[in-house]
Amino acid sequence: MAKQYWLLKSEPDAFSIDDLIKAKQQTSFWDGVRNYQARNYLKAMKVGDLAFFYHSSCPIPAIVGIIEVVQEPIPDPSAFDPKSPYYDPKSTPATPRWFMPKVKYKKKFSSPITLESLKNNPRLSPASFALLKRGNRLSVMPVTSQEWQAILAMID
DNA sequence: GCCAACGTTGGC
DNA sequence: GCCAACGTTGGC
Repeated sequence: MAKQYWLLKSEPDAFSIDDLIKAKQQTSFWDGVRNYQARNYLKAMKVGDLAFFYHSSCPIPAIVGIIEVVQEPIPDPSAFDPKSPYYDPKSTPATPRWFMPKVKYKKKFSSPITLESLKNNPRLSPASFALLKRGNRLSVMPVTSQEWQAILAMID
């Protein structure tokens, strides 16, 4: 299977790319995803896949860097913890419902690729790129290699 | 199994 | 803070 590309959203107030840079070994489990479609994408991730790190719900929504999948998804223990905001009583250790891959920091762009500039890129179509779809709420989405290259080409 | 109400996401 | 989008819940 060829390497695949993804986009992972995070609210920088909760977990930013700088938090990942500061993390031990610059790696972190990508936990807390509680949406089935996003979960299914997570489970499709393979070691070596690359993903854009996207900051959402912040003053300037933007792709801020690149991360790499370094461990395939394992059950997300935050779903088992009644004190966690991500607690889901329907997910148990015996029948886990939610999963998390481990990701590693790869690169931070010197200037972020803003959502505005992504919208203005004629090589990216809202029809194919979920991030640009109106009302999009998906926090994990696939990126085609064409889109990946088109976005990388926006770095000056 | 339908669907209205409700809650959450996320850009603006 | 507003509001559109849309996923989830729960009554029937």
